[in-house]
Amino acid sequence: MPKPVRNGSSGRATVTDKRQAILRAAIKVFAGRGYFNSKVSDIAGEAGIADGTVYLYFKSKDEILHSIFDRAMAEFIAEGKKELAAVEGPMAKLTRIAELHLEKLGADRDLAIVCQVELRGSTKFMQEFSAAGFGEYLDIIRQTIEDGQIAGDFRSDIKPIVAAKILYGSLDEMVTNWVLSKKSYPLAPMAGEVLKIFCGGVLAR
Amino acid sequence: MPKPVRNGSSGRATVTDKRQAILRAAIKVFAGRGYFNSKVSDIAGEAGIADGTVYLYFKSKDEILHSIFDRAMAEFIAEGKKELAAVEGPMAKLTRIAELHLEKLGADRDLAIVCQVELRGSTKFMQEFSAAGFGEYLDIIRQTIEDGQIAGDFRSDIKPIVAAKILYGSLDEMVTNWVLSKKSYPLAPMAGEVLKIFCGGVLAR
DNA sequence: CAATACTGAATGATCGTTCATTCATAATTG
DNA sequence: CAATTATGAATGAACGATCATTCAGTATTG
Repeated sequence: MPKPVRNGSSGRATVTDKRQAILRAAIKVFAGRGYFNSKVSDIAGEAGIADGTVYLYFKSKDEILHSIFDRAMAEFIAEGKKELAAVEGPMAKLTRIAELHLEKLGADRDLAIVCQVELRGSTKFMQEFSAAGFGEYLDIIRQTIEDGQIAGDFRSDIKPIVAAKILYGSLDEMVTNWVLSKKSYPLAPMAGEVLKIFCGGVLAR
Repeated sequence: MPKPVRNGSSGRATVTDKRQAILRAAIKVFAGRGYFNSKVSDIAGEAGIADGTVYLYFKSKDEILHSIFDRAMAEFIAEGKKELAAVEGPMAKLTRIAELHLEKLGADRDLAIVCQVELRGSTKFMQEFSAAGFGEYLDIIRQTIEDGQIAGDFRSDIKPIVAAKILYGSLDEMVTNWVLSKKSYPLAPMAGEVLKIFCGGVLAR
């Protein structure tokens, strides 16, 4: 199967398919062994291709990890924005954000491992990551909380950015625990638990 | 400076001092370049000793990272337990935990980087970590919340373990943001912000 | 002058990356 | 529509650089 041109019947290019296949293989390998412990030949093996072929689709091992994140984050943000547009009210929006966050990562454990654990393996990566999609995500949460304050739904004596970090940090911790847990349980339902505390607090009335 | 025996006047052994020096150097190097990008010779250089000397005090590079974490976590838990024993009431205890968490990591940026970022660089590490000190820490928080429920201070319709994860996740996110931030600001004061939301929630009354 | 701490050059294993070669398929030709 | 030639994707052995680790020798100490 040479030629990376469009194939006979479908409109999809084979190049894209092969890139995807390599990416999928890399997610699996990185999730299992960690980025630095994974060999390019492991990825090639998992994808069922020769070592050198990897370099026909990616400039370096590093670029593979970047692509995994870029693709996942872009997809998540895009899907999230679309979903959110259909939701009315800050509280409902926040709920949907939490659900989407946990649904998305809960649906792909290997991707979740790469995002939660491997992506954080270096300060360098974290900072690039931070500057890129992550900041945008945190800002969507922050903005929603601010809107909620203006609408009078949320307390006005809290800083939206801090609240946003707390919600994000809480969800993030749920994912990390889920990823590292030996037990297998559905992640998405945790959204309700998180929101209950985030909204109402732990103090008795 | 050979002999790793106790030195003349002080009661402290020189072996321990040199181990400490290597550990301190390693924290700085790991924080700056990341574990996998750091060479053992970088650590030796930072500590002002020869490469081989490192292996007189540590079995491997891996063991150095483990030691950094073990020492930091053991110290933190021990100090925390002692401090907490002097505090009365679940709410006050929780407050002290949050303060200690941020004070400790806020006081040593390099250590914070290693703990927040580098330690998470592999699933393997995370799981060992998880099983060891981390679980104990989370359990202290969980227990405190449970006590608070029994005392009637906290709502009884929330799961203590979930609330514990949320508090931990929130604090953790504050540290991560602080570590990755270009701006330099004091970390400890964030404890109050976190607790305000954790206790009272974001919803307007 | 033992005994012990330290040194740092040498070793060897480990990959990321390259590139000369192969070969299935497409294009061209008569 | 065979026969011939061109194409470029795929291959995987080989290269070269990078370290973690070792150890034979040196310095220090008591």
